[in-house]
Amino acid sequence: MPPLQPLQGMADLAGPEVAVWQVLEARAHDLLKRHGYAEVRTPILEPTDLFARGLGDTTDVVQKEMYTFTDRGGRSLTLRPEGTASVIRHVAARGAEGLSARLYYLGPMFRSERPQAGRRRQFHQVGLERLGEPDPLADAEVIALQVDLLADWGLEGTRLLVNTRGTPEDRVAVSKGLQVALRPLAEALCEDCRRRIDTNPLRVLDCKRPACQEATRDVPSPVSWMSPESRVYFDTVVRALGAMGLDAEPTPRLVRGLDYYVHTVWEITHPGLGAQDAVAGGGRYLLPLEGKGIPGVGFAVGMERAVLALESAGRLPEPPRPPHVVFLAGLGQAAGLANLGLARDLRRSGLTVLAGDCHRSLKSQLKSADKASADWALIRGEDELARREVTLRRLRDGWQTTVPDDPDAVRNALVETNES
RNA sequence: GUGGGCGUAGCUCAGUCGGUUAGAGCGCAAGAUUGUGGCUCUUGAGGUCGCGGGUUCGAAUCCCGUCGCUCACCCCA
Repeated sequence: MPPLQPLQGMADLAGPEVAVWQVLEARAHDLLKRHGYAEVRTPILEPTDLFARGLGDTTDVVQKEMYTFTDRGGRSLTLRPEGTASVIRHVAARGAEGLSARLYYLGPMFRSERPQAGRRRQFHQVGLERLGEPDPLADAEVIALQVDLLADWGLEGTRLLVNTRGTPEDRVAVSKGLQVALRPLAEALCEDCRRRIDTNPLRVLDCKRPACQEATRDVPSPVSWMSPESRVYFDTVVRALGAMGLDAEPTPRLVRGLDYYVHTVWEITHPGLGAQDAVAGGGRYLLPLEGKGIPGVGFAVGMERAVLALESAGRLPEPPRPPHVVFLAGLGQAAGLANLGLARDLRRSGLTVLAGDCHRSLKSQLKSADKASADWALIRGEDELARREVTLRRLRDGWQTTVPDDPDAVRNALVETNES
């Protein structure tokens, strides 16, 4: 049987849903540009190395979630699982000038995971990267921008969770410290957590089992193993957010899966999303490329999740309706032909012009006009053809008149009937 | 990758102690109105009951397999 549906975890986006996405995307373009960010469109396909080195060899994304294949030249290519690495590659290639760039992007990402609510294999993100400026105030500004973007979309009831991962050195210290603190508790922990003590001790603190939460209650916060500088950095971010009126919740358990993050990481959650409740996330990073660490801070917003959250809150945007929609109804081939020309003229003057099937009855064509919520119908049958005119019907109330078959005359008549 | 739930008309779903021709609402089409929409009424089209196999006189219904969807784990947007 031929595959009539997209691949698992991928979907056609069509109908009214597309209109919603277009609204959100348009608002994102507008808002981000007003904040001084410029769009960058990087390839969807990249050398596998870009991600493997950028995100970290041991991350779940790289180890088991990438769509990777070998091309005809024997090179290993990967469908991008996230946007940051490509943007960094882009700016790194243009030297010092690029290193203070503010760029945003928007588009599909691919991860080969099992789909569930709010998780697709092809999903879409709008994200941005602010390079340079290793300053906590930059982190706060980017976080605030992300909050503002979601608010601009109409999303309410979000929570802002923030945490710090410290520096790479801090992370080693935290891991060691946590392992020492957790080992004595191993007996009380679940099987998964006992394994996590070695593989990912931070994760133990985030276990959902009540028994594990209880057992780790007195384990010190990870930040207690970090350097004073890192703690100050994080405090400054939190204070700056507070000064901007944002209620940031320090969340020591918040872990991000990509290796490149340093210092600030955050997530914005929404209760309408189910298990995958993060609608957006981000962090400061030091992305290794060409032997250098490139500093930046960035975020990504999940389009699908944003739409889900808006939907659950009943806050989906209303796509704007074209202000003036004209429907051309024709009876027979000759009328249909004449309508083709009139339609072009009217469209050139900025009107939205739809047309019916001239081989179908007037009744069914008017039905279509109604369904398309057109404002006017222009009717052309044998009578109108003979008299070189068209019948203009105002669909709102059924009032109608005839006008000469001339684009200017029609346009003027439309304006007049609209005002009367 | 692992586990649970679900696959019946274009859509949302009834129908399963196995038993005539598988139903409804919405949508779609035609008509009631010689060339006039929305409301109403009438009529109609549309189904390999996901697919394959098995049990049975007989399967949408029971069994096995498979594909797909969905939710959750892991992890992330």
